[in-house]
Amino acid sequence: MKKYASVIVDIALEKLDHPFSYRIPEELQAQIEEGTEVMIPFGKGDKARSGFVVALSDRVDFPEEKLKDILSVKERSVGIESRTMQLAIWMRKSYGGTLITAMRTVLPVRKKIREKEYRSILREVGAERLTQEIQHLNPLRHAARIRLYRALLEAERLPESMVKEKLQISGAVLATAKKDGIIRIESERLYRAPRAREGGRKETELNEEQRQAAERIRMARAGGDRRPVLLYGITGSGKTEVYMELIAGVVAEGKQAIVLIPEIALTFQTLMRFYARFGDRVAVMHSRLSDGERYDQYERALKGELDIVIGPRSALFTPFPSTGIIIIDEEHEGSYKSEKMPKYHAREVAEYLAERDGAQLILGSATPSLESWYKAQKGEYILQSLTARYGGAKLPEVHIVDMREELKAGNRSFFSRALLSRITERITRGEQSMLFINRRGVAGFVSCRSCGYVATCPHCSVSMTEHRDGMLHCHYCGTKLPMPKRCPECGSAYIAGFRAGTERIEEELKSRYPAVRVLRMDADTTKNKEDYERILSAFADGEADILVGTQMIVKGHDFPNVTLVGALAADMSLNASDFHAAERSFQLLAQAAGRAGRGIRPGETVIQTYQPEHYAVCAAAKQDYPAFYDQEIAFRELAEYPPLWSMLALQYYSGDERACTERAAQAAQRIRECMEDGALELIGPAPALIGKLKDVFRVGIYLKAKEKSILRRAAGLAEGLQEEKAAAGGREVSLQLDYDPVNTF
DNA sequence: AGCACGCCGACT
DNA sequence: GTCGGCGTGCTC
Repeated sequence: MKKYASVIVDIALEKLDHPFSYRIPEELQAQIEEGTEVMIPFGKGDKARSGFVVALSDRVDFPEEKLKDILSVKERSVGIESRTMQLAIWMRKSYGGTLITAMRTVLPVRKKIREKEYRSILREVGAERLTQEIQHLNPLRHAARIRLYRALLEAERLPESMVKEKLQISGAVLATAKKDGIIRIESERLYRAPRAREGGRKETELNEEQRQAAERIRMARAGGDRRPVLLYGITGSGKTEVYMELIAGVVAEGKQAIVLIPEIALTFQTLMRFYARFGDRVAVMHSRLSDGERYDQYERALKGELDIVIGPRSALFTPFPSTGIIIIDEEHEGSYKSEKMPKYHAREVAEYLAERDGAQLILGSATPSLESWYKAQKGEYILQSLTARYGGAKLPEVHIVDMREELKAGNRSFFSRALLSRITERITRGEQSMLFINRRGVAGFVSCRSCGYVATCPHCSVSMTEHRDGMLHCHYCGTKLPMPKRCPECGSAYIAGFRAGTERIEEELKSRYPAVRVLRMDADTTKNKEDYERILSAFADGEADILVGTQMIVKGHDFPNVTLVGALAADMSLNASDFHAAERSFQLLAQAAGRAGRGIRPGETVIQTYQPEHYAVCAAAKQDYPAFYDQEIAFRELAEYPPLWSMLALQYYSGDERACTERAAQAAQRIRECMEDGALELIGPAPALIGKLKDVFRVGIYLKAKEKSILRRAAGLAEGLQEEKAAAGGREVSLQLDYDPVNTF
């Protein structure tokens, strides 16, 4: 039984951010755990206040004699605070870490900022009365008050922030002025966030297939089927219309909707459609909002002034009074997984919230995640499909080009002859082309350019990467192999780390077509969000003939004049050293193929690859998700990867390499000792893909098990070890838990 | 947020 | 001196 508790006094008030320690009286010990709401004496007057226990411990770094006792345990309340607290407790249980970090994730806004910005000082008396007051006051004695009154003669209403900062007036002065009845302080809700003008309330036109899909989804809910719905709609089938139809229904019942989108900038058009239909009852959350703006939306949601929130994964935490539907658009996207602790997945949190609030959960995608399709197959999700392209547009014609043949024919450039001739064609016809190369998560996999052989780890079925030490490394298990001089399959000397950048592609295009206007979009040219919009709109306006970029050009945005899409090196993403490689490649290629021919003119897609027979490439060319799934799930089953197995990455970080490696090794040993044989599989410890980042060393352990609960127990062991070491003063190594990791560590 | 503490000019 | 306004910092 722990003797002390860390208590957060008022969770809405971030000023009281840091927890206070209290003694737990003997008689309350049985009732108190993390998350319990308690009454505590606080401040000089020992005023009783309510607070939440965020941690329990046996030691405190605070003079023991100054500690006070917890007064009592509050009975389970149902207010928004306790619901939020429950969510934080669930997050902490599911993803590890501390309750405080979980709370910061769930409660992202600081009330303090809002109050500063929003409260205004109002003059309660006439100008004459105020002039009198100023004359009565002694200029030496009441300098602050005179400053305030003078300012109030100029303007009847002043923002509190301005008064406090510019006029240097403290809360104490305001309190006296208020007591004397001279001013009034008003918390005016002047929302700064961009609000849409009242929309046209346009009804959406649904085609027959969309109408039926919406109807079935609605019927499922009406009939008491609480399962999430996977809305599988091929690219361009118009999932957004279905979402809007469902939302309209929910809103009509007086309930609210949360819509998650991967990246706000990518779906500007979609956003405008929401505004057009739902007007100012829609709020948009995005990363550019200030804390104050975010808080506004939070409060508007709380007060029932909003019906719909659209935003990235954090929009899930919008405190609606009664959420009726949660929609996750492009549910396969990696951005739904948090990269910070707690490393939660929006899909899982959404399932929890939908269950808690009795809301319907809709997952939409043209290329669903393996997890979701697997659940749909098992009947855990309802599957609803859209198979026709909206507006009768045709799917593009897809050509797969075998780059090994190009090499044989003496073509060593990035561009195949088939692609070049098509680019030339577009230029003469005045149509646009998009060329993309995927580089993310690909740090020089090694392949043979004659036969397409790729060096893979004999233990992990993932690509190995070429390191500076001239060896091939597997970052999952740490296996090292010598770099082959010749291809082990065909003996060719053309085996090397594969590298190509957008910049070099741009150069080569310019030398081949000197008169052609090329736009480049990658991490270098899009340092901020505005660049992103600028490049895309320039391209949409026809200011360039060819857009070259990384995978970021593939998502969102319809360009009616684009009739050619080229994937320059499909293999790049195919061979990322991560078991998601095939899935991500399929998604990328299928989305890319769906990009061309969105307008009246039919489109073409060229996929260049060294592995033309790879199932991800073939299935993407045909836009055949089920075919891809069948192959991929077999691989996952064989290699014991998610969704059939659960995975957990224990990621150790430290400035001290020795301490980092040592701690990881100790954790691995403890897990091996304490878990029964065969319950889980432990891989590593091994240095991360980028073993050292900004002088922080990173070592990972991968755990695989059939059941997530087994992994949670192992995580508990690792976290226990962390606590023991921290108590002994070893704080230099930190641990992060990543369940079903999607980002390469 | 609320409250105490210490600083500083002004007034008896 | 000491009174009272004012700013600052702490609350386990």
